[in-house]
Amino acid sequence: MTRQDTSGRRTTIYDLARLVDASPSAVSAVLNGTWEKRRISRKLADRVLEAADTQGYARNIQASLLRRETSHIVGMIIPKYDNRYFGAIAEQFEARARERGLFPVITCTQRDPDLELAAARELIAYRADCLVSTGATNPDRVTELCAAAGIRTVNLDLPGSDAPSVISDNEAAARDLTNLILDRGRDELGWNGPLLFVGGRASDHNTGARLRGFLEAHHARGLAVPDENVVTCGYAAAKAEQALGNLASLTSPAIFVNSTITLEGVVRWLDKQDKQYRFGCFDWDPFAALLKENVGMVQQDVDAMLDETFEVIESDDRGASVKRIACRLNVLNAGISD
Amino acid sequence: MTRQDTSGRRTTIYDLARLVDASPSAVSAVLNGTWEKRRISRKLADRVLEAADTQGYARNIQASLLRRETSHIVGMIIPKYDNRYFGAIAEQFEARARERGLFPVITCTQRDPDLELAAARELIAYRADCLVSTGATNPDRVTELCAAAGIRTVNLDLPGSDAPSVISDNEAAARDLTNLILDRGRDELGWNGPLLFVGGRASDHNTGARLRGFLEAHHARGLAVPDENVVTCGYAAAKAEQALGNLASLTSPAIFVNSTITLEGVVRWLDKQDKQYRFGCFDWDPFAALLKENVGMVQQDVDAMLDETFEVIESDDRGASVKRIACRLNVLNAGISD
DNA sequence: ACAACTTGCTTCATCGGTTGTGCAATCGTG
DNA sequence: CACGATTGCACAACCGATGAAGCAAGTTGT
Repeated sequence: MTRQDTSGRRTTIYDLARLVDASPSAVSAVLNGTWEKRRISRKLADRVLEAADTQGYARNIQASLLRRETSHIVGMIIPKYDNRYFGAIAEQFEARARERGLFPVITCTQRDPDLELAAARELIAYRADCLVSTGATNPDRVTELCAAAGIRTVNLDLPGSDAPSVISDNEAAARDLTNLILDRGRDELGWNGPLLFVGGRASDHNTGARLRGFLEAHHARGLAVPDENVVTCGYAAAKAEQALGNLASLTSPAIFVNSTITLEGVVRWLDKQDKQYRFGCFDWDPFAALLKENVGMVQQDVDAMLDETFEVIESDDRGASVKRIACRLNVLNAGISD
Repeated sequence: MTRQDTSGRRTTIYDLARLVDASPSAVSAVLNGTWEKRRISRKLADRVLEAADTQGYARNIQASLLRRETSHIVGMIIPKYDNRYFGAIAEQFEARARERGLFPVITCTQRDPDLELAAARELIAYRADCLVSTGATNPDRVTELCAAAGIRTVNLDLPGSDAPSVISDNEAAARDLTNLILDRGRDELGWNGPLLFVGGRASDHNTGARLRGFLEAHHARGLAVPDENVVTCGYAAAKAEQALGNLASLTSPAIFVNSTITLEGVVRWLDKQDKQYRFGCFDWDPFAALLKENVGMVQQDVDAMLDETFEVIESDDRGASVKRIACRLNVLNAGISD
């Protein structure tokens, strides 16, 4: 590979055309694979390809996309990369996009509604073919922006009302997790009372669905859940630690934790108490799974969610359908007691 | 916001020009902020801006970039998103790029050398202004590709020999961590012997540097480290679990673990043994920090690394300089004994 | 009243590919 | 050998935004 001679300027199809003594359009056809259809001889094609190789030619996508109708760019906005769930979503999204010959662009919006819209606008400017908005605080606003630009959107993790959504079946999984914690609390601590629910915001769709599952499981056992047992103090670890500190006493030694972020604060606080406890968590983390007091973690099925997401993208579904994906409940530390 | 009427086609400056009865270049000047310099009246500017707003105009970046010299795109290739370290790097990179008005594009390459090169080629095609290659298996090959296209590169986390690199001071941090584990092993287990080193590949630059620090700390205490105490079995958790299983016996109850991924396997294996043990880990994870046997974790200074990275990008440094960033050693569970 | 500026625009070429259309040369057929 | 068909390519019009150059109308100075 020799560096190009015309220093500064990058090699273009016009340079290659001059080199192999052909027209730019022939070069273009060879380089984008349409040369057989356009009846370019194999001889010329070979010459072009060799010249492109030795010159280190790289197609100017800007120019290419400007002329073509579709960009093959698929955008994703995602709140954070800092936990396994969103990390896995980002990775799987990329892998699936690449498999399909698409160019994935992922933007992390820090749970900031303004950043979400700015990111969406930017992806529109890049003429993305579609946009997946993951855990967006205001998915409908994003959909509105995109619709105006003719870009289809899919809501992932958090549903919207103007575009198809793919979400976990939070309610069912929360019901199962609640039952597991109740059973293990009874068997391992002799505690039959209602659980404590910690983390999330009550206004948040997913927290709402999980809370419903949590309450259903209690009702099915004839257990009432007092209001003070539901501590929706936000997701942040510090908030949870503080909120627990504000409780007069630990009303329940068995706890339903709404996310791994929250769990960090919960465990820090519990460790300072001098009581036995058990918890389960709605989210998966391999190290959290190693904690002895952890009876189970809900693992959302990221593979299935992204398969479904791309299926929706490739379908004509433009309505506000909601696909609910079942979660996996990992039962932990069974048969261990202290 | 009314959806555009000319269904299908997106609004262009030509549409706006017709609407406000002006020329496309005037509209362009208004929309890219150069209108005062180009002596467009405020009256016309306001009319253009209003039309752009009601039409939901979004500039076609492809066309814009094609004409301009610089893309303001900064690329990053990164191996994985699935641990806190790389997750934090991706987030911080995005935040800093945005602060500077740049457009970050991050690509996850799954530690696959071919994918790395493909991703670099793609970013070259998008005319990125620069490329940060993080933890690349072959950073010099990426640099070579980029250099041919006139794109500058910076190596992050893993150094290369053809472009500036920003890396952690692995050797010093490994020395400190080794000393901590040796001290705590002595105090808490009464073990004075050499530690076990688990994880990583010996050919890997960072593992090499950490191994050096590990050995220096031992030498300083007059301790010899037998070859079988160094288990560089790769990073994967399953590999580590298997490699430990192959040891005739646990030669040392105090262990230096080379990464959190490896640690998952190590802890799974140790839990099945019926022995007391202690470990320290070169990497940070909040839940791993809660494990009682963990005496300390090295936390790489992602903030400082990315500050330095952008400083290098903005400087004229094109040589193969290497900036080493000090790590933080988090001492854990001190004063607890079982 | 006329030259010299200033103001506020418009015109047009350009960035690098893509693609419909056209045309000369070669081939096949009766 | 004449005629249509096929092969192999070149031409030129785009895609949408940008900015240098230019130009008409209004303003200022003498």
